[in-house]
Amino acid sequence: MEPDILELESFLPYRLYRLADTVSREFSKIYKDRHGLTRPEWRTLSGLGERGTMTATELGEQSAMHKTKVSRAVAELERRRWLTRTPDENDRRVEHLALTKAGLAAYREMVPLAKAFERELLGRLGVEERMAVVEGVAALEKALEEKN
Amino acid sequence: MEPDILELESFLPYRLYRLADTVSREFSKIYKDRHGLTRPEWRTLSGLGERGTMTATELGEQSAMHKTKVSRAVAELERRRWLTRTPDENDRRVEHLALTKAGLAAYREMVPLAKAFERELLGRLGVEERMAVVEGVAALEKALEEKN
DNA sequence: CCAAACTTGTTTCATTTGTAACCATTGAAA
DNA sequence: TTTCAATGGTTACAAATGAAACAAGTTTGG
Repeated sequence: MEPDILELESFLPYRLYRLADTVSREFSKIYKDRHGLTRPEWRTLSGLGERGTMTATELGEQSAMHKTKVSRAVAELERRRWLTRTPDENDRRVEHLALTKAGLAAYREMVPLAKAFERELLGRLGVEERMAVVEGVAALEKALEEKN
Repeated sequence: MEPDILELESFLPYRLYRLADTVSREFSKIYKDRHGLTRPEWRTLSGLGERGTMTATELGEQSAMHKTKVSRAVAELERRRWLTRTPDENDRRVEHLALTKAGLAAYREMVPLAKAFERELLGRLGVEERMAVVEGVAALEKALEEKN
């Protein structure tokens, strides 16, 4: 291997990105085909389904989305009547977001599909490999938190 | 853990995406600050630097980019006079792309920075962790190729 | 108190992206 | 041949994104 050449195919940032892109594209079919959701919308649905109630800021933190993405996803889900906003009593800048019945129903429908997707993906791996994936991802996450 | 709840923070597609996004964002500073390149432009530069000469289609395959991204990236690098197109003798639809002196210079400047970035990132991990990352990424790549 | 600084969330604007239509050319079939 | 499908690459259009400005509200420090 020449010292002044970069092998893109082996370069970790590229490989990670391609991996995530492929997986994400594949998975997005599920919520796109099913309900025409975008990724931010799916994450918002998922976050609220999991936690019950959150503010937009909390949502952004939990699901690693920029606040403009959150804002737009929330607006769209509200338009669909999948979530409602409740003004905070003490701080009138803040709104508490929660899923409606319809939103919850969509969430409940999605959860098994998401889990099945993940299971199927990991199911293609051997035990060792699966462990490596889990460990490797966790290690990188830790390394990135620490740095920043 | 409730059976009908999805923990986004542990969901592999989400974790992968966030990981790749963070790493890619961090790395992109290097080529963005340095030369104002976009990711497709960087990949094009990198691909041609590595292989010497490629067609647009080959570039797309090597660097996992949609052909419109390739087309636009190539156009921009050409505008900068970082690459040239040479029509194929036998097939007039095809153009062979290659870096100019200036393009090669930029590439040569970027390579050590890219390598240093990767080294630094992996350097934050222990030996075991590093192995898990490499193994895990490879395993997922294999699993995804096979499927599709 | 009150002004300045900060926070929450939205909007505007420019850029990036993806899909689909497209043009030109080639290859294959009739 | 002539026609028709396939391929390489570009372009047009709509949607998604990010940065920065913004409005409204809250906190802090004098």
